[in-house]
Amino acid sequence: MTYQHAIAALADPTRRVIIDRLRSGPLPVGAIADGMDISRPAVSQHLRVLSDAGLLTVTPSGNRRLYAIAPDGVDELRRYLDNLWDDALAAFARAAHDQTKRPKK
Amino acid sequence: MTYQHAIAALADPTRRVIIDRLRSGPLPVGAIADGMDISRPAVSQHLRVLSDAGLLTVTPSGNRRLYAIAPDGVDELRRYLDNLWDDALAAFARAAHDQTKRPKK
DNA sequence: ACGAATCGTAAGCAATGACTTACGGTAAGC
DNA sequence: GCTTACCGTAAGTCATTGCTTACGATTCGT
Repeated sequence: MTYQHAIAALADPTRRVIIDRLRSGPLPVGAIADGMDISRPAVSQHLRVLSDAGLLTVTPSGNRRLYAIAPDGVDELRRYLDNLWDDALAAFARAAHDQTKRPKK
Repeated sequence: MTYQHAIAALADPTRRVIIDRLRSGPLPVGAIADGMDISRPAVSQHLRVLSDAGLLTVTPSGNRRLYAIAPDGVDELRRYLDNLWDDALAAFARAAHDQTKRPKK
């Protein structure tokens, strides 16, 4: 139901880069920001957006905070697109069928 | 490879409404804009974005232009999320495993 | 206990984007 | 042919947002 926030969060290229860096496992903020061409606070703000969207989980570990991809958040988006995919295919097939039945005009 | 444009296009709520209206089949611009609280040119601009993103196909039919959901465009996004989903699950499982092996810290 | 490291938040600014009104262009109907 | 319907594009305005610098809070190391 909150897939709207998730898709809005993933719309930003910088946030997708962050997600890509977390594909292999959890990382602290510093490690994520390291090598990126924006400041660390900017990364923090992106992490906030991704967390609020349910795409990331945060686990404080002493001094640092470990961010990891939340499978559940990704799954919501996946389901939305699967539904859209099904409807699109059905509509496409129906349109193609109507095309052949009522040929012209 | 162009899934970036697709996800950016679907990030807008108004454009998702448009997509929803096309779930049952192709529609002309007027029918899409009818009942929405924005002007018809605004809808046209959204349709442009969605088409450029590969999410819609346009077929001129006499006076009007029929817009329909393009299954291929949706599929690209679907694949991206499926990949992300796989990696997220693998990373999650590995993190859980490390958690039990090297307990505290 | 003190300094350094890690990180989030606030304030301010520039750029992106979504909407409106106005206009032009093509097809359909009488 | 002339009017009407349908649609895209241009120009301008206003809100959103992504970035930076500055600051404060918490934790680790010595």
